[in-house]
Amino acid sequence: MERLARAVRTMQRVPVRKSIPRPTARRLSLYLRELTSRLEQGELTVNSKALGRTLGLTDAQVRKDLAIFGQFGHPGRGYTIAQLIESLRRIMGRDRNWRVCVIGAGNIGRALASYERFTSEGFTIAAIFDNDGSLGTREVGGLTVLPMSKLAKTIASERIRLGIIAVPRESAQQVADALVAAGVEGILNFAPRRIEVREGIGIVSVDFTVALEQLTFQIATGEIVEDGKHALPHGDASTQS
Amino acid sequence: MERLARAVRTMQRVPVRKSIPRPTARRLSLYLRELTSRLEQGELTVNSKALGRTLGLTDAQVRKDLAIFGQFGHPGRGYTIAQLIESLRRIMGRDRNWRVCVIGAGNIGRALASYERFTSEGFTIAAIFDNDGSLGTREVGGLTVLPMSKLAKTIASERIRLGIIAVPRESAQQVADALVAAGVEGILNFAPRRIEVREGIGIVSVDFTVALEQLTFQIATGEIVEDGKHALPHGDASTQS
DNA sequence: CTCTGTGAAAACATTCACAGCG
DNA sequence: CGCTGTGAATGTTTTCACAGAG
Repeated sequence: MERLARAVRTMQRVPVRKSIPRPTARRLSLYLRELTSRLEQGELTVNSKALGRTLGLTDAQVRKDLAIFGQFGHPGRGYTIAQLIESLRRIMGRDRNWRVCVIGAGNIGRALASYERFTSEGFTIAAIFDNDGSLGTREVGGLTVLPMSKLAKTIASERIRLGIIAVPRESAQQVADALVAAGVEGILNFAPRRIEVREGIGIVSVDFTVALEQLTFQIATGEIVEDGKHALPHGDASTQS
Repeated sequence: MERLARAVRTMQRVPVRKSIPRPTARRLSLYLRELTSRLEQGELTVNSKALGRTLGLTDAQVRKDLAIFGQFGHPGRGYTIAQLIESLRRIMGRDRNWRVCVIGAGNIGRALASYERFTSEGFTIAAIFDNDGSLGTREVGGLTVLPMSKLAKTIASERIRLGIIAVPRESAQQVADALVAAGVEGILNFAPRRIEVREGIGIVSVDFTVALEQLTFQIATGEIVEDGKHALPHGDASTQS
């Protein structure tokens, strides 16, 4: 834990042996989001109780999650927000910029390619691809839509590491294969099917229909959600179809 | 179990006392999606092993999940796909059409309002709202963008039961409050913050940045994902910020 | 005092393994 | 046989509760 904590503070490729509990991984993103928001509000410190409350978690949960990576808190005082953000960003691999491409220039692909929060959070959309010349837009958010034939070369030349799949279900797996072959390290999939990737490639899926259906399920069963936990953001790591 | 099974087969408001395990709720959506796809391929039956394999789950897991609602399988034979789909749709509240509205006519809101799969899956986008007159599009997928002032009346007159929030973070909670006040039963939230709703209202959140971050986390930690489970679709019921 | 980090206990979820149905 | 449904065993995650730091 000591070694790990130091590694986290000073390094990049954290050699996490004790695989992080999957639910914790999801929550780390929420902590980071909430902390950033609090820092913007001018808050300097926060304790596990307050952080937990705004996220619908217990204080113990918050402390357990954060303690996995080392000692970030100050007993009697809480956590220094700026410090914790920095640590979390490093842990999540967010301490540097990631170059991303979008495949599919339909409604969803275009919306994602011009999603401003990606940019402000350090994700650069470096290219967008589509094979269908019939799509009105040939330009999206300042990027020219490239044909799929340029995928491999562009991913290499633009040093793209992540791909976002926004193509119809039928071609999604094929696009995923092309992305992996071209060297991306992770895929965010919006097509409504499970994508298979080889060991070592990251995959997260978001299915809008599944999301809506989780809602109708909650309603049909008369709200199963007991505590304050509700549903988490789709498409997370805990997340795949 | 007998009572429940019959209730499921013949009724609507299933009085599920034994709260469904949250992970199971997520997986039910995946079963339904996969089964529908198999039915379209012309398959008539499937067994737990095969279903599990394509979803990255064990056969025991699949059987446990499905057995919660009654006896759907035929020993020695497997499950009749059409039958199972019908049961699952009922359980998920998908056996009838849901009327939905979208708030926010920016890139994301417009993409969601014209997402064809919603329509084909039985979700009708009945209205789209936005307050910003400066947005180019005054019409989206055949719908006129209405001002927020018409929210309450339209939700009532159009019998809208679900709302999709696609507005900036700053106004998301306020929009959620307006939706609940107007009578919606559930909210699918795309704004990057946690939304508070009163007991009894369904909530599912999808945060694209969180989704991408789960990906960078997988990569930064050198793939924590041990089994074949990978990440699930974001925005699911297990899912909230 | 306040509030963290953490073992130990409790709750929850998954896998095993097998009786029993067709 | 083949394959479901399910108790019992195992594994994982959450909660409790408290010693100890500041």
